[in-house]
Amino acid sequence: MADPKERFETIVQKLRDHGHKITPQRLAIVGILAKSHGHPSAEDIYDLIKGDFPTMSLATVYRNILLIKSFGEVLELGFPDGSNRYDGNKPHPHPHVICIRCKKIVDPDLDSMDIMKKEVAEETHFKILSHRLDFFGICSDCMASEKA
Amino acid sequence: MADPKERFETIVQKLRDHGHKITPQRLAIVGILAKSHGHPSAEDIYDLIKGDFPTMSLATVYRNILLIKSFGEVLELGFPDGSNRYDGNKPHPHPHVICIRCKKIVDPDLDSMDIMKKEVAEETHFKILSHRLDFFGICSDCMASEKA
DNA sequence: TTTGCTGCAAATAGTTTGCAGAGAC
DNA sequence: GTCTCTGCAAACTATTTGCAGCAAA
Repeated sequence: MADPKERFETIVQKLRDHGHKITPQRLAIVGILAKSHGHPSAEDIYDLIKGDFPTMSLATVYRNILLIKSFGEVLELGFPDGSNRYDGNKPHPHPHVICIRCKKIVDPDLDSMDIMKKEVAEETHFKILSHRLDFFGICSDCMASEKA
Repeated sequence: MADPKERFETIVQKLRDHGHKITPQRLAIVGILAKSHGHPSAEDIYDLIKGDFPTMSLATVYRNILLIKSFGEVLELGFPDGSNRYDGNKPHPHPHVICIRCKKIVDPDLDSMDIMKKEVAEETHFKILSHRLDFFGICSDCMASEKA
């Protein structure tokens, strides 16, 4: 996991560079994305901020995520069931391991991706720009509580 | 690519086995899923069938996809932008290579998945049940027309 | 004849957008 | 003071659901 403070500064700097205003709501959203503890959803971010900014609206969360996405500083993980989760801590594509019971998302270390990417490019003649790799399963916690 | 006729029969047989009625609309949907040329969306399927069944409704397409999914005979590919594509020809998880320009979807041959799955299971202590691997890029056709 | 299926229309849920006022610079 | 951002509510889109009539077995 990257240093959240560093990520926070990076994203804020990008906002400035692109001429965007620095509002308290915006900073709060960036702060949460910079750590991205547990890969929050838009609603999660909204809930976390509502305490400090009672007037905060979900629309603002979405607008800011969209903005930060446009600089490539947040990774959007959309799932078939319609749920979206965000990772502003490691904004570049990386594998995820998702528990289908408790929805926990873990980042494994895998190094075979680059080899695979090259293999695919050669076989399909595509210019590969990005990728997405998710594993779905049951985490050890949920397996334990299942047996109980 | 699996033989579409065989896939068609397999799916129809599963429907019978589970006590579902065989309606013309259902057969038309199964027919398209069995080939899954170009990994159609629900709307694509609807459009393809509307010619033969002018009263066909999208709801019926969705209901049947849901039913066939419940036997594991169709693979649903949901994307963050909300689009869903289906593959009833190869219903088990397999990598996809997606052109971000023309939305073409290609199935590459890759054999390193099993090794990866094992690696992830060992590292995270998850029981891995399924996975999803997509590569995004630009196909050779689109690259050619881009240069023109 | 019985039951499940279809077609229609309305409901749903997550996300986006229009607009007027508020706030950053 | 200017111009973007926010908050609210309404709009939007893909999918799901309730219901009455229809059709497969």
